[in-house]
Amino acid sequence: MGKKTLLVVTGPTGIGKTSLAIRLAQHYGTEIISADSRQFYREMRIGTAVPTEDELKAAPHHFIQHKSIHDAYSVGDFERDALERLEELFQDHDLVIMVGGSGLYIDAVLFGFDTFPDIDPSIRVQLNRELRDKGIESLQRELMVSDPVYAEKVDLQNPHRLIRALEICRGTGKPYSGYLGRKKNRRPFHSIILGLEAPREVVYGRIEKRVDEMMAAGLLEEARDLVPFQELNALQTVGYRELFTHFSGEYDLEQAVREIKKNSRRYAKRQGTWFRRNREVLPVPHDAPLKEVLAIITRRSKEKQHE
RNA sequence: GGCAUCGUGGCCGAGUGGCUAGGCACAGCUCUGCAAAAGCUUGUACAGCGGUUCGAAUCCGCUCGAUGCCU
Repeated sequence: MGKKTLLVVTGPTGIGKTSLAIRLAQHYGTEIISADSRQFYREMRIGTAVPTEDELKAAPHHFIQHKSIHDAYSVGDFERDALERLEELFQDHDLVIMVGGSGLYIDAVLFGFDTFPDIDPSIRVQLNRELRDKGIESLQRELMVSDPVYAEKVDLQNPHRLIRALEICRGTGKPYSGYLGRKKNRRPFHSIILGLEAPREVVYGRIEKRVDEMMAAGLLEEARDLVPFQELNALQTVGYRELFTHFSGEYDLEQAVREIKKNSRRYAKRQGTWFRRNREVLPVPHDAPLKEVLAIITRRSKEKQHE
């Protein structure tokens, strides 16, 4: 018996990952781990295109709506939880499926991050306040002093990246870069990564259609209920933000919907950029018949056994 | 037909003689715990033709087009 296999299904938003993952799970008689950073949250359903009841029944899913938008849940937490769950699932299955479009989350499970000490969350709050009050230059200067190595290679214009590095520096008293590249986590499983692909116009067309369907399904009401929480991290999400702007009176509904579509397209484009850099991804046409997909998997699987 | 106003890159929009505004979109890209986040890069466009000038998107003329008013 060789190593276990993690079969990853990814691709841009709306391309049909959920459906393919379920068909694969049924074929292999296995279960699905969701690597979708927004489907974790139970308060959001329509706008995050959570699998339907029927879909959830068709194959067991993990990490779907298992958290509240009020919980703090990071990629690091997900990495830990997913690995733990995988270990359990591999007891009974030789192959487990992971679906999702969140590149960072998939990478976390596939390759792992370096380990960092837990940092008091108040440090980040403080850093965000300083960003607001003193501007980004202040953060840049601090990073150049506390971690000149990282300051050389980060995007100094990107406040999120600066704050992450600085919270480690402040919280540990040591440079952030000192924690990087220490050990590459070896995973006890093979991974096969399928990247669903379609011509841009097809992806954009599907997004257009899906947003209309979400609106018809009651996204507006779902978002309205979440207005009191609009500042929460989990709600910095395409489909909700634009409607919050609508509720504030800045967009009329038509504009808001147009913005949702636009931002979804831009998100899909960024997903492409992310996955293009992973050379392990096997391109799969979005409309390939299951038989063809299985053939791609089998071929890859054989190559893997020889590695 | 007459009079008036206007015509700037895919869209919006500043600029009334000289150092290629800017915003948005598109496209490309970055990424080790906020990631459906955050950030970066990229367009010499001035309706057409002719003239004035060392130099015109900016001034003059004609043509075309748009809009408004008048007969």
